[in-house]
Amino acid sequence: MKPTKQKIIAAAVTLFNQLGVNNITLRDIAAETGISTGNLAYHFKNKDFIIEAAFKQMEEERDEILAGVQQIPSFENINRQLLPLLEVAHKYQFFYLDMVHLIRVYPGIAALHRRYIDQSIQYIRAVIDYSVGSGNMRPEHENGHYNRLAQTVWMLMNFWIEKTAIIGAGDLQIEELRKSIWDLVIPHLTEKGRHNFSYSYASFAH
Amino acid sequence: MKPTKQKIIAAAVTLFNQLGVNNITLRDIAAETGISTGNLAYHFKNKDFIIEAAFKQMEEERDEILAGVQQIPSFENINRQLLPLLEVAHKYQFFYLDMVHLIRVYPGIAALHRRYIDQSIQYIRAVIDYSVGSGNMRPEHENGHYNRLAQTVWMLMNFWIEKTAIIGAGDLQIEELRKSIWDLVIPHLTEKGRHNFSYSYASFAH
DNA sequence: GTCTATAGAGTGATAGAC
DNA sequence: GTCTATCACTCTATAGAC
Repeated sequence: MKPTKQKIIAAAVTLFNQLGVNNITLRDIAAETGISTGNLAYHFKNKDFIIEAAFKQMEEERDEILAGVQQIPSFENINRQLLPLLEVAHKYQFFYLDMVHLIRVYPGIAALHRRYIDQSIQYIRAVIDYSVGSGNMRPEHENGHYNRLAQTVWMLMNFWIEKTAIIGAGDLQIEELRKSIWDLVIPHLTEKGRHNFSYSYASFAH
Repeated sequence: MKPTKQKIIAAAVTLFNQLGVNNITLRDIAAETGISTGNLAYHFKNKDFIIEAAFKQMEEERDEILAGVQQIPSFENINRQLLPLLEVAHKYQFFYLDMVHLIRVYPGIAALHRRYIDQSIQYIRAVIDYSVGSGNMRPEHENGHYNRLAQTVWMLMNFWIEKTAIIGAGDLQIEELRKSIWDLVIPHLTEKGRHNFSYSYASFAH
């Protein structure tokens, strides 16, 4: 990608994160990039295209993390991925803070969002299924229970950034998030799972 | 309150819910109310004041529900309150969908929001403590565990409307929410609690 | 209390020179 | 690729008549 285009995206992401997509104008982005509005328009016809480019950049960074470990959806791996994934989410936090607005105003983004969400929930569900298969988690005791569990874990991860913004927390409190997620999983571990869990727990803490 | 003022609030809430606070202008609200923008300005100097009035109205409706039952924070009561509380939240859903934006742009609303959130989490925590005291829930096995549980339950309730909006669900899927919350609580019930739980579960379903 | 009319500040987007 | 200049539009807020 052209370097100016790259700079524009970086400037836009910075400003969007600070004040929200809604409160940033094309002039703001141009000024932050250090170019004129006319030049900005040359590279991106619309605000939409800037947002879309940022979204695709975020997806690439996320996919890199997911590909970086063995593609086994184990506890160990998801535990290892949680921190870098959340860091990427935080780097592009306006997507999480302004998601509803983006869906309302930019229909092109909505489709990308939903695909992303589906992938995330399915991945969490795969981790659960793998853990059941490897004898670390008990089989679900009720139909639909583990689908709800996967969705609840996803909600914690997806809305965590928004939660910290709303309550006015200074930092991301990632350790709190990790504990909250484990709290949901622990009750459904087998004896073996509880043993392996203490390993994962410790390995992540360092 | 003056009837015109009341009508303005109702019109504003309707429009805010449909398109978001950001995408609704004072002109829109005046048109929906059936008055001129000048007249609107006579009743509410700013958009801020309209939002604030709507927020206080929502709080009143919520307090009415919370006062409507015996002020015992038992499972039975919170189970009974869940549906009407969510209906109020849905009636003023823009507060939940645009919360981050409102906090960013209207500092006066932010303080009200945070007080509301604190109250909610503390209330959920009180339900847990009451359930422990009455022998329905086990004492927490780890310091901070039930604080996290209370926060997770709050997150489910607070972000549920936003979740349904983001995934594009047609309805509120309240039954799913109720099940998801119970999933979090069930593992920490005592024998007695599990017995009482089946009663609560059934009583709510009808 | 309600209206019309308009000031004054922004906004996205484009035309055309270099 | 980059710039300046500007159009066409929308917004909030206010002034002043009824």
